[in-house]
Amino acid sequence: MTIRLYDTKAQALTDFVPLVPGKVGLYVCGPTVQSSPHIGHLRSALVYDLWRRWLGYRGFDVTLVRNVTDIDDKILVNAAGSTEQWWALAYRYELEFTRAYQRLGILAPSYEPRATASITQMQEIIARLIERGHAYPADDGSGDVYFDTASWPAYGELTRQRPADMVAAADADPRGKRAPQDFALWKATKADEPESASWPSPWGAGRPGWHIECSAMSSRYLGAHFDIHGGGLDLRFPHHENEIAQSTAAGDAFANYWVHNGLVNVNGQKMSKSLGNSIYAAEFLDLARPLAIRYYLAAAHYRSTIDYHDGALDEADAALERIEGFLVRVTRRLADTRFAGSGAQVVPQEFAEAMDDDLSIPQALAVLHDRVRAGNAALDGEDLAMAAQLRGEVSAMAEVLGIDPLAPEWRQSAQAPTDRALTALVERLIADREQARSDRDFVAADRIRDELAEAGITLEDSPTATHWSIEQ
RNA sequence: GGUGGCGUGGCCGAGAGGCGAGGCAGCGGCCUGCAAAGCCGUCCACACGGGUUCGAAUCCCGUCGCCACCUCCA
Repeated sequence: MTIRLYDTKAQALTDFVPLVPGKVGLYVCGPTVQSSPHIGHLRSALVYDLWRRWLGYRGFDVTLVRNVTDIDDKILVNAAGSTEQWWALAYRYELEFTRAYQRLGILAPSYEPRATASITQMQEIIARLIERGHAYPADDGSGDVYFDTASWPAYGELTRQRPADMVAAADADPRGKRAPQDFALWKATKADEPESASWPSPWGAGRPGWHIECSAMSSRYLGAHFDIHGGGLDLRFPHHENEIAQSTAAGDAFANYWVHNGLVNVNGQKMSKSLGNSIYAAEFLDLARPLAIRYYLAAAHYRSTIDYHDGALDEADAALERIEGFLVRVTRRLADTRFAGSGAQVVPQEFAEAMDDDLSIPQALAVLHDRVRAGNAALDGEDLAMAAQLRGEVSAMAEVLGIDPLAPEWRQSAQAPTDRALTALVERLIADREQARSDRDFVAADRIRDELAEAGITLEDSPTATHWSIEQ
């Protein structure tokens, strides 16, 4: 078994070889908590959740670190006009992210470090860079410290760009930079900035530039040389390019593989604040049941762009209902038989091969749906041994993708008093309908079914019983 | 100007030289009192023009269209 992944730096599918056999260190760029999470943030976190689950299924001991950047220009700007402290604002948004991740069934990372807790480690890297001649305190005496791109010939290696070919940013403020491509490692505190956002340093009081926090936190928690670095495609440049430059120039081997997830567009357009088409996690998660949303976001290959449009979630929900329908049906049929137990929970070989091949979830889902169809056919043919085996396979596949509708995290509680009351009433109506049917009074029987349908409750007759479910 | 990606059936979405991915929707059949669910069948697609090849959605050349990044981005 070899897991292959698409390494952005090599621009090729590569065999994954861990630095330490059996272990994987995975660092993912988490959000800058400056505003509410949107669909793109959800997808990104989900992609690495899926990588992590699959690597774990394959027996690796995975350490997943996903940072929270809780100090940044935008956080200070967004808090500046209000009575809310910047750190309270950052924390408020961080909680929104956590809530959204939880609703989507994204497992908590091994650790979620905050940038503000690693200022010392950042300064240590900056000091090393200055010492090695790859960074300089600004020539204008401002107290800023910049990375010296001209001193690092490899600069641009990740995105294959040469600094000379780059278009200089129109609004770039050159300040004390020696070259427009140089980027800030440390930003001196300005007069109008809160003291709570200022840390002492050898170069004067200030705060970290964007990029350095990821270099510091990845090496702090995963080591100077670790396996995989992930993040959104939009982070390749400048963020990841700068990370790789500052870490390697400081002498760290840094990430062995770079993985980037595709972005989410809305009706063919990039989400942006100026277009006003951003879909925020909180509203998105109310458009369908979160499990269907997880299925939707996971179903496309992780590197492809997802173009969200109205109706997409209905299709995802329908696909999911096939899986769910089979699992419910097979569990019901096998109850009180010698196959009642969960049995072997092993994914089929083809599924594993698809997942090993750069997490090819679309192909893996094809295998899953094939097994669902075969499982239903086995039930139709009363081949219970086969049905039991297929249930094990389907539930193992669904489990590793985090989309098993019967798993505790998705299962709706039937414990609430309203649920108990509903169950009693529906079962009473089903009994009435059974009586009508056995009296061959189909008008009365159908009226009961229609009334229940009106209330969003679907009935399914089987030879032995009538089952009901609430339309999602 | 530089870097990278994309164009597949009514829709979503894989594949990457030959044996029709899968899902959704539709249609026909089986099952059912009728349904629902399920099963079986059906719907034989790869932007366009050339080329290579016994064979091209896949490789090559060209054309058209779309998108992303080039210091705010997941």
